[in-house]
Amino acid sequence: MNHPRHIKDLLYEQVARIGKAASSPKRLELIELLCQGEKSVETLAREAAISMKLASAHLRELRAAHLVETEKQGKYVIYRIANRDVADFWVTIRSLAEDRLVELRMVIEQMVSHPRELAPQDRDSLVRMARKGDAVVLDVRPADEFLAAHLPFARSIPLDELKQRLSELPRGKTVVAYCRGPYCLMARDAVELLRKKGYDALRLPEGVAEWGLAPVR
Amino acid sequence: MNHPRHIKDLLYEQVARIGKAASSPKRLELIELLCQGEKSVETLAREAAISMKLASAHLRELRAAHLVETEKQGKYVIYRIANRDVADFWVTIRSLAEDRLVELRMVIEQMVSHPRELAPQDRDSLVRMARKGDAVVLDVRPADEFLAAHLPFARSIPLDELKQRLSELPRGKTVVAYCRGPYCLMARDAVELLRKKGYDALRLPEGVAEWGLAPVR
DNA sequence: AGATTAGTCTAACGGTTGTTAGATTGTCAA
DNA sequence: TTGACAATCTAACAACCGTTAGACTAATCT
Repeated sequence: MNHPRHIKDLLYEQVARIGKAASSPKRLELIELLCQGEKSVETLAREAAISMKLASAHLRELRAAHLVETEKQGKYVIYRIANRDVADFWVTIRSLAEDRLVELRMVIEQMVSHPRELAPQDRDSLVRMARKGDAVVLDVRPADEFLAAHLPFARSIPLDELKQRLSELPRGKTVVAYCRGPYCLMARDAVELLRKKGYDALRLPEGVAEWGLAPVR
Repeated sequence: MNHPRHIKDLLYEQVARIGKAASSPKRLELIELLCQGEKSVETLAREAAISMKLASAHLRELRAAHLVETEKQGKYVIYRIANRDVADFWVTIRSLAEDRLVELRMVIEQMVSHPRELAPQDRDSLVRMARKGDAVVLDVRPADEFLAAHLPFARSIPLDELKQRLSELPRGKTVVAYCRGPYCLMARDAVELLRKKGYDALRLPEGVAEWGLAPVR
């Protein structure tokens, strides 16, 4: 053996940089937000409910790990995910966590415990129904995120406009609402509202990241 | 909104537990070792070149994140990976790191810079050749790891026995040597030795974890 | 030009983590 | 019983990290 120990240490150290980037709850939340589309620091801070200073510091870390990229647009600095693989990584680590951590499953259950039911998981059949017009796939995220990427055949009505724009939705058809993913509560609220108004509404707990559609560049 | 912030914080906090577990180089190395097969603390400490106390402390963390499980066998405590998904996670985070971090790619190049060439990547054709006997797939890891899981049609000659057991390898056939994965140097050394002895030898930089064959239970 | 806004950099704090040493538990072997 | 060994627990230190506040830069608006 030559100096293998030293080299090995370097290798694992580098991989650990990715782990470190993923070891903070706020940074994970920022990654998930960026999977919806590029955003300014201000927007990210607001949507993650943290100060801009803290957001800036965390984004700095993420950039050091080359997981996100920046572009200056006038007064604003726009952050985006560096790569589609980053979105896949977020989905992977999250589902590993759900698989391994009982505590996490408990929180999820409690979150959806006032239960609107879940949509059927089966992607192909959902797309088929949407294509034929048998179901309406409804994207309740902010309009710019819909623009950046959305599920096939989805139409966009942001959650805060839903009440006013109910008439755009055909009665008698199943409405499948989705948002940023399983940890986002917008689709849940949308389903609640729709059901109150007499619609047949389901929540799809997946979003663009889970479907492998996260926007890059 | 009810108390969504509080709940969301809990969710990301849980996922971050997995990230934390993956944020230490030593812990990643331990995970990789455990992907080869179950091992005692002592063995893990020796192979990761750390003290038993430190190994124990890191394994404690991994167990707290439910990534590994333990079983007491007499004097020894045997650790194993909790789930095949853990091995997949290790492969995922490592390839994301290789994709994103230039520094990591540089270390890898320098590691293989005295270059024995790499094997053809293509798994199906490798298996086909091995089945027909056109190539010998050689597992140079310790015998117990071969026993726990190995590539299809592989035969086992641990690196430290290779010199004595050269006669077992047929001349004139290509020998494809593999070990624990791309960060392991045993296959590299084996190829070096074999070439000196006149064999046509290649290194396959993948191991059982990369092939989705990591042993569980 | 002056005021405003978005964002970063620096410094500082308290809490957490990696590492080591020392004492302790449990198991096997003489 | 005694000794040896595997492994964990506890305590302690230094290094690191998350968070906040204050000063600073750069672009925009009036």
